[in-house]
Amino acid sequence: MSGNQKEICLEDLKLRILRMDLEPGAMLDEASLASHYGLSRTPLREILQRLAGAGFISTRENRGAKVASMDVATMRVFFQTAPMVYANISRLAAENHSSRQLGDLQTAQLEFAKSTERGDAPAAALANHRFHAIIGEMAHNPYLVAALNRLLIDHTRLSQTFYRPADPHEEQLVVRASEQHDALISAIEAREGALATDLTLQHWDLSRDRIERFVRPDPLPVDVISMKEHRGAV
Amino acid sequence: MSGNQKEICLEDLKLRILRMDLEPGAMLDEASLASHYGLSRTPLREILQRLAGAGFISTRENRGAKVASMDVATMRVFFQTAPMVYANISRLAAENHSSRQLGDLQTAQLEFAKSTERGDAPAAALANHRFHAIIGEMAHNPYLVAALNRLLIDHTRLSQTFYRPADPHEEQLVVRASEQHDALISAIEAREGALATDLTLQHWDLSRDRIERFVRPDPLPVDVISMKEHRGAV
DNA sequence: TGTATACATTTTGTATACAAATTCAGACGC
DNA sequence: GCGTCTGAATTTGTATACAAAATGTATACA
Repeated sequence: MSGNQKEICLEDLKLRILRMDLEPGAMLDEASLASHYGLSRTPLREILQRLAGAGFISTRENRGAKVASMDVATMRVFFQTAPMVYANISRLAAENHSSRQLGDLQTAQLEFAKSTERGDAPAAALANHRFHAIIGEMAHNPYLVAALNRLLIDHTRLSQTFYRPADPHEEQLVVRASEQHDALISAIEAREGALATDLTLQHWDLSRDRIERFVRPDPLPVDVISMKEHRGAV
Repeated sequence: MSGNQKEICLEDLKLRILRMDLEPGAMLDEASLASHYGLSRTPLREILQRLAGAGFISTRENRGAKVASMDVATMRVFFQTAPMVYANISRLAAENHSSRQLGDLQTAQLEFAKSTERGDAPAAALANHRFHAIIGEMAHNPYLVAALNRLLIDHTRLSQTFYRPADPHEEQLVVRASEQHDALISAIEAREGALATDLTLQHWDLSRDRIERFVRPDPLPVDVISMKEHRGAV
């Protein structure tokens, strides 16, 4: 029972970081985390080292651990890097996957679809994360997967930062994303690397557009502004 | 003094793995490592977690740690992935580096040149590793650097596996590699991303050819083979 | 009011002791 | 001979106590 308590703690911390229940840059207190998960500080500190190695947190000597931050510079690099890595991973997944992994992928996509249908955005974000992480596993490329998993951490967090449940347009985009997932599964299953690459780039464009629309929304109507200006001048 | 003993241990273990002083797949004994570095097992185990996170070793629950293995499947993936990552890292380094880092790069290259001149292959391999790791830092891209550093671990180990100091052709190749390093430094300094990409791919071709020549050596003279066949048939 | 310094508190890092798991070796039956 | 069962020996994992470092706070002084 307590044998996998460490694993539970590790996975739960990953989840809390991805959900931004633990915010980017937040300090982590060893003592409280240890007691929360029913561990002593020794195994908890080992977990922190592993989380740091996977890019979830950063640690500084004598200065404690904090959740990986997400500043503007990081975002810029993220947008620059993601499409290349995603596309290559998908191509490799199509070429190298084993059929057993395909079932896991379909399960993850089912979970994504269900989460979106019931409007559970955090669950959808996590299912989406899992979907793309599985594609990473299917690529059988430990080098690129290291890059992918770090990208996915920030992607999942970004998606949730820039999510507006009220926006009706948003729902449309999610439906399209789900359709793209299905198409990508088919391409991987058929081992069509080129198609998988293409679909992944389309999927990326959709995701990027959604975030871009948030950062740069439709400008306010000009005449309203001029009216206000006019009144101010009186 | 004992404050950075942990750091010393971490760096030394990395070096020993890169030099294959600790062979791929070798089991690591916590107790002996701890006593060797004058640490207790607690901090040593934290170091092992960090090494695992960086891809130097792999750990299994209750089963100890072992140096990352290098099987044929891994090598295939390595050759498939390296050029893309290297090329992109070099381009980003040219675009994003700070001038302070350029000095470190030149220092590393000087160390590489000196090591090759005195025929110190292990030192040259490590200096070469450091040279390319610094280019990784200059790229300011934490995602791709994660992939790069894993590639470099295997690249450095592969290079030493497939090294024949006796071969006179080998020396020529090393001289060319050193020249390519110099050219790459200039391209990065001039912030010429396209040129840096190009030079890096040439550098990669050289490295790959050297290893390939080892794996698939010049075929034996045809007549010798046929003679042997003939004799066997008698 | 602002700064510096000494001291108390909190947090991080390490060593040691002990618990749990795995491995090894010899005995036993087939 | 070959597999496998059992218990010792080894190795890994965890908790606790203590040491070291950083942080916070109050006081003295300019």
